[in-house]
Amino acid sequence: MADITITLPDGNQRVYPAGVTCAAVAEDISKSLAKKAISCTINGEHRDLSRVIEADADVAIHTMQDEAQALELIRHDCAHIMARAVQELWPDVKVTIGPVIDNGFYYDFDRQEPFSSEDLTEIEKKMREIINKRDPVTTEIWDRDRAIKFYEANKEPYKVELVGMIPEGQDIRMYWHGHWQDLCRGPHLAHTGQVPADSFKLMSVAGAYWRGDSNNQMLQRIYGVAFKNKEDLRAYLHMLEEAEKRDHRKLGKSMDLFHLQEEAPGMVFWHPNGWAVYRVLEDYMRRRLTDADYKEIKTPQVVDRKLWEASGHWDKYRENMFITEIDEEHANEKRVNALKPMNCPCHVQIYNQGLKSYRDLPLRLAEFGSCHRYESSGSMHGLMRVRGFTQDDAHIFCTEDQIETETGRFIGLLSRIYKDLGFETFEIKLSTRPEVRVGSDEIWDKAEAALTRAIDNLGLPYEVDPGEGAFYGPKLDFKLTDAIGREWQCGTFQADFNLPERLGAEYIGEDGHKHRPVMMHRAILGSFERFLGILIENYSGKFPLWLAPRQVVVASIVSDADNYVLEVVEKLKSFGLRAEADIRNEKINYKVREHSVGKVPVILAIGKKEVEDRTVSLRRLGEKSSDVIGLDETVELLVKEATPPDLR
RNA sequence: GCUGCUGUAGCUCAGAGGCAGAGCACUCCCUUGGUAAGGGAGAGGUCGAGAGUUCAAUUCUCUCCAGCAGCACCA
Repeated sequence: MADITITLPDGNQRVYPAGVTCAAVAEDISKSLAKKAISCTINGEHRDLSRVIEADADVAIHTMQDEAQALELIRHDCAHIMARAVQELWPDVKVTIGPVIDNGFYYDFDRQEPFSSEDLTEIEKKMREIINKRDPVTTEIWDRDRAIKFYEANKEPYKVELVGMIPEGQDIRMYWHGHWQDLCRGPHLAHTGQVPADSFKLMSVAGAYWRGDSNNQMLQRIYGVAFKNKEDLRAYLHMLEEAEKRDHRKLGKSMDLFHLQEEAPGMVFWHPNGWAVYRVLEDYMRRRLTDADYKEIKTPQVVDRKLWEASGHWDKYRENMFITEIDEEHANEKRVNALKPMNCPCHVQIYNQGLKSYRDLPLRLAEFGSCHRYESSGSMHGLMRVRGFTQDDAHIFCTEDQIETETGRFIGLLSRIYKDLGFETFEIKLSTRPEVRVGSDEIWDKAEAALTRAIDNLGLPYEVDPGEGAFYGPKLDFKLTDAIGREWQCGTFQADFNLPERLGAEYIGEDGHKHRPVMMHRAILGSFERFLGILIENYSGKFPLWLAPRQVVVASIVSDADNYVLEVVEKLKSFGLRAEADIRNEKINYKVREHSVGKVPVILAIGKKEVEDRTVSLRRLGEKSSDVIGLDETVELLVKEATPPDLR
């Protein structure tokens, strides 16, 4: 048999007969490595130790020290061990698939009765038994017919389907965890005992469609998390608790920002505190847009179906629209209206008033556009996905030649705004022409190139998502990263060659002839509701002073200070600060606690001394100490800090 | 929309086929207290909505509504 050369990560080369296994290579390198080895990487592919190497290759042997590989194996084996546990407990359950996901794994089962939380405890117990058996994990490659017959005999219809889906020429790899068998591409640990028995936890059961298709059978998915050791698991569970604390739905309640109720699902009732933040954000956005030469407009909420038919929404978007029928007394037929789900058709109506010249372009029409969409019941989530919302929407009517400049200007505006709102970094995704589209290839070439050049000119990195553009034009999506590393797609910048055509928008060019403008749909926050949800979670409710709903509470320590407290509050208010007095008959400890829980950024405590010296004792949220400073100095300090970033 | 779970005081939650419970919040009284809960008393409920079983249902069953987790959806 021919010899092959194996190159190790340190550059060392070793020669072995072709067909050598990775385990043998590890054994050859050192006994201790062989003992610790869990898997290997062959030419960049993560594989089992039992994998044979047939030709020259780059090989790395992994141990539990290799975080990424170790976690992948632990989680993947956990999924299999869970499936085995389930089938040992309930042999008639059918197995399907069970991949590794962030922090853990899941496995989808077909079972008549739902899994209960007691069942999960049972399964966990059984999993630990399996781990303690230290059953070897083995693998074989089978041919298709044999695998199909095997699964038919075992009454595993989903596995039969999966085998059928494996492309011709690809190995059909069968795994055994002890006596239990599964179809899998691997890799796996060498035996079940390598999975740490104390570092995994089954988290929840939920429905999931077979192969992700809502036309298919619904299966039961059990989610689990798994780590290298107990400490990591504990840290993860702790992190979950912390994330729960910043949930905007919880903070919305405790900070008295907004509520939702049964009679208006998906529609927000903004309370005074929440609306204060909303307005600060809206005012800020309005100033930024004005600075950037946008013209603000306002268009109707309820619009006749004729316009939606013309725009194409009646055809493609009707399921998501709130539709109203009005019986007019003498009308021949019912008048059918829809609440606008988008602002664009209305904006074109404003554009279409009066003949436009190329000299009017680019025309940037902005609206804080209140929209309604009938979102499916299961998709709503606090402020993040609602049925009634307001977009920071705008449409830029321009020529094809202006797309590049407008893109650059837009990204400049967007990054300025994200930065002001506390988000330093964002990612850009460029989605290019899909199969089905409108507009000539020439226009698409031009538009895609213009978007690309604009990002390049700014020196920003971006990702291309080929074929993911809208049917009406290419687009840029902007994703920001919050304080705990989650990504949110907020901004969007989309070229549209379709709507101007459908709704008959035109302008007179330099040549004296009529032309079609391009319409750029764009948003920076997305919707105010969702963005406020993101802001609440990003800051954990601890807003910077300019955004905080309640900025300052002035609290008396003794009732003799009440008059001075009221005076201080009036003074702060006269400078535009959102200040309140707390002269309740309570101890200062009580007041400090209550306002800290309410996330008020600044508490000014006032006792006898402060009254005499005309000072305040300033305490910031989360800090233990306080500073005694003069009243005028305090006002100056707070006013400066509460000034929105664009006015500083 | 689908699967599962949940719905009890303003909030967080306990409870049980037979008079509805706690803590916090609220009101009143005492207390004037120096930076995360001072003490006492009181008030507060159609147990999500409707139907059924039962001598009796907030509790059991069914339907609906809403919320939560996930899936699907997000031209």
